[in-house]
Order: sequence, then C-alpha cells, then structure tokens
Amino acid sequence: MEELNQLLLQRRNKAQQLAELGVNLYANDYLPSHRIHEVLAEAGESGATHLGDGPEYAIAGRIMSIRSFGKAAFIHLQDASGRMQVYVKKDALGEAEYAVFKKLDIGDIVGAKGPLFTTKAGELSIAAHVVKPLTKSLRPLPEKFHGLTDVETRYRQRYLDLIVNPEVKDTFRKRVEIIRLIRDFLNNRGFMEVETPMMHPIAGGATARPFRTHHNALDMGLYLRIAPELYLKRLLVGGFERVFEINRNFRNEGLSTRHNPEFTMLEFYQAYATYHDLMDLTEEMISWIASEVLGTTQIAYQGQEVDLTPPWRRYTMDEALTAVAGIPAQVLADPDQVMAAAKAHGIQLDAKAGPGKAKTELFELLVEEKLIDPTFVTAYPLEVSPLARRNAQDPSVTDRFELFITGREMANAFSELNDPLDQRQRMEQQIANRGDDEEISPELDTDFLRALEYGMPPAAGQGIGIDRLVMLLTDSPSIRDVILFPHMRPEGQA
RNA sequence: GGGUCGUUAACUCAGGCGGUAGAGUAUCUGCCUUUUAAGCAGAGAGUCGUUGGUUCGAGUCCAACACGACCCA
Repeated sequence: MEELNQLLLQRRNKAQQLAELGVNLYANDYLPSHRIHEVLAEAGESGATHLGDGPEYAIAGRIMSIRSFGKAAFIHLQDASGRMQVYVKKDALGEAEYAVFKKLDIGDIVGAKGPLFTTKAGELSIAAHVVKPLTKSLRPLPEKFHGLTDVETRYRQRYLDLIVNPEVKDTFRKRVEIIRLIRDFLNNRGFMEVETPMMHPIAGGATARPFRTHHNALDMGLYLRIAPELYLKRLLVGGFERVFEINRNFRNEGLSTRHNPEFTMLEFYQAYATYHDLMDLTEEMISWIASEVLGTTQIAYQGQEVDLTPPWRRYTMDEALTAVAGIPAQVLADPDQVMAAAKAHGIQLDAKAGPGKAKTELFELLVEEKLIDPTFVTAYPLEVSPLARRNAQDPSVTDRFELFITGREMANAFSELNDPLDQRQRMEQQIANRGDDEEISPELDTDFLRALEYGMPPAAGQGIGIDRLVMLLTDSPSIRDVILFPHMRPEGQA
C-alpha cells in the first residue's frame, strides 16, 4: 500500500464525509442536456444577460477552478467540447446541497443545471440551482497557471496532460482528422482498406530489426511486422487492384524524437500505375489534407516556413546532389569518384557496399536536411532498392521516389518490381549482403516469390509515415507529441 | 553506444564559499453572494531521484546507478 501524503489523505477524508452525508461519490444517474460548446453556441444567439431568464441547461464536466466567496462561488467546468463558468449560490442550492458543494474539489466531475446569465465581466455562465457530484477525484490536479510541463510526466500520465493542456487534445483531434481524411481520399479513388497480418513468420518488406514473439500452440517463432508490403502485394496478385492499410509497424531500434518502436504507417498499392502517378497523388493528398485541417497550404513547422502548395519540386538523386550539395555531375557519373567522395566526407562503408550505397549515404548526409519545402527525390540506386522496378533507360537506378519535407523523409514509393526471377535474385543478394547483423532480413520469403510467379500486375506502391505527417501538420517537435502513449522505460519504484 | 544538461512540497521553480529547506499556485482554517491568475489573515505540507563515498557536518563536493531532455553515431 502506497503511503498517502497530506493532500491525498485530505481528499479521502472528504470523500468519506460526503459518503456519510449520503452522497453517491460515483453516481451515474445524471444526463446532461448539452455539451458545453453547444451551450456557448446557442447563447451566442439568445444573448442572455439576466439571471434567471430563459431555458435551463444541464451540463457535466470536471471542475477546473473554484473561486469561493463563502456563500457563493464561481467554478469552471470542462467537458470534451470546452469550458464554461458556473455560478453556485447558497440561496439557489439550499443549505444541504450547498454544504455538499463546499466539500467538492478541483478535479471532481459534476453535473450543473440552471439558466444562463452574463456576469459583470461579460462571461456567459450558468446560474446553477443543482450541482450534482458525479465522480470524486482523489488526486490534486497540476497548478492552474503553469500547468503540467514536465515532459516525462506528460507522456507517462497522458490522461493528466489531456486534462490540463488543451493544445494536447487539439493535436490528437487533428491526428484523428488527418487519418480520417486519408481514408476519405483513398476510398474516393477506389482504394480498398484491408488488414494484413501483424505477426509474420518472416520479417520482410523493409530493412529493420524486428521484435520477436512466440506462438505457444504452434511452438513457432513469429515477428511483429516491420512492414505490410509483401502481404499487400500478394493482394495485387489476388486481383485487388487498389488496396491500402493504415496500421502499426514495429521496429526494434533506438528511440528518438523521430522514432517510436511502434509507429503508424499508411501503405497503398495501385495496379497499372507508376511512381509518377503516385507523385501526383501524394501532392494532391497532402496539400488537400493541410487545407482541410489547417485551412492553408502555407504552414510553419518549428519556426520554418513550409509551402505545401503543388506542384512540388522533383529531383533525381544526382540532380539533388549537384543542386544542393554541389557535387559535379561528372563525379556522380563515375563509380570510383563517388566512392572517393564518400570517403572524403568521412562515410564508412561496409566492404560489400558499392557506389549506389555510397551515393545514398552522401545524399543522406549532405542533402536530406536541406530539403525543407516538399521535394520528391527519384532515381534511387538499385543497390538500396531491393523491391523497386529498374528504370528502363538506366538499369542502375530504380523507378522510386522518396518525399522529403522539413528535411525529413515523409514517404517512400516505387513502381513495384513484378519480375519474380529478378525479385528472387535481389532478395538473395540482399541476404548475402546483410553483413554481420543476423537480426535483419534473415530469410527468403518463398511464398511471396511464388505469388509473384503467378503474376502481379504492374503497379506502384507507397508508404507514408503517419506520425511524421501529423508532426508536420501539428507543428510538433517530437514523435512523442503525436503518439498518445509513447514508449517509455519503466518508472523506477519511487 | 558517446557527450551535455536535468531530477528539491501535489504542480511550477529558487536554493552564493558545505552549516540542518524556501516562494508562488494548490491544500487546510477563518472572513467574504458577480469572481475570473478573485481578495484578506493564519496554518500544515519534503527520504532534496537511488546507493555509496569524502567531511565534525552534504540539497550543495565525488562515484556508480535509475529516469528524462537535447546533441552526436
């Protein structure tokens, strides 16, 4: 049993006193007639000013402040829709009910009923003749002025964060709205939302360290999925021509302001389309979402101006390296000079790495963070794109793009490789090249290759990291600000 | 994994050269029937992240550890 400090004891004592007065501390027989924002909206029309006039409103919410005058008090109630003031008068409640009211605390949830009026200071309020306790709170809320700012407590006790920091609620409402808009957008274009396995016998579709789990009845190892890609492509083989999935991926890697071990990914696949089609679609989708959620495509992220208005800049990787990092085209055309340039920039390459890998590393080091306005980067080297279709003109690169906004990767897409023999060869190559890290892509997904052998229509597919998109559109500096319950190390026994 | 910074009352924060812990809010008591960071008077509230060490004496100095933030890989 946890030792109780003074404040917790006081609240428990009050709860006991209320119970002795016959108050049900956790009543569930009160029905509000209005949500607070509805009251405020309706009153805007009626313009109530006199105490006691007009219709009655019954609201319910958490007490966020109490200013007491002995025989009267002003309190603020907060519900999911907003916050409004309630005037509680001894005359109006009666002796017994007012005595109960005096034992209520900030943080308690109550119902309040009465007509509207406007105070001297001009604040619309309810003149309550009923204040009904609905839930007793046994812990004090953080301070009203500074609120809760300690990030560790905010993430660990998100419920508290949500109670006292209104902008947090706003962020998560926007997150839900963004995901709803993505669904609308794709549904309207004939995409079908599907659910594919979260537990995979082989962790494929991306290069990442997976989480392992175990199925007892089957006595077999399973991985939490690192990507749904290989299953969604099986659906293309099966004849669903436009599919998408919005769900969690799991990667057993470090934590940072941009990485949570579980994160939400949108992947979608469209048959008879190319990566060019997906660039158009992506521009349209993200700029539309920004307009819907923020009312503009000119946004600010952490003080940086970002213009999401289409069309967006499109570079090949070589063009970006030349335009942004100033590496001459002749250097990029010569594998030996590319390797030398990587070395000159201090990039350490695995013995098996070739110029494609070197070029990609140079790009990540010198270019990525400078791409603030949305930029599609295309023509990724074959070497780093094991699932993408080769470019018809230049087979050393793939028909792939990544989208960067505010220097961060927001999307990854390509025209899909559907030649089963090429795919098998590249997967085998990838396994051979994986280096010492046996956790990454350890096995060949033979069923996926078998599916391709039946024939997958030409298609393009894309992944968009939802958390990063939400960060961008809510101006959130950390992925933890857009995940309700971000991963934390266990609390110490305090 | 490495570096820097942080952890003091429920919350937000002060604590000079090592001498036994402070404010505001919140809480409690009293007064107060239009306040809104309400007001006035008084009071209580702390294992100073944890464990060791140095010292007559540690919130303060040293070490390790835990958790967090930022930067780097």
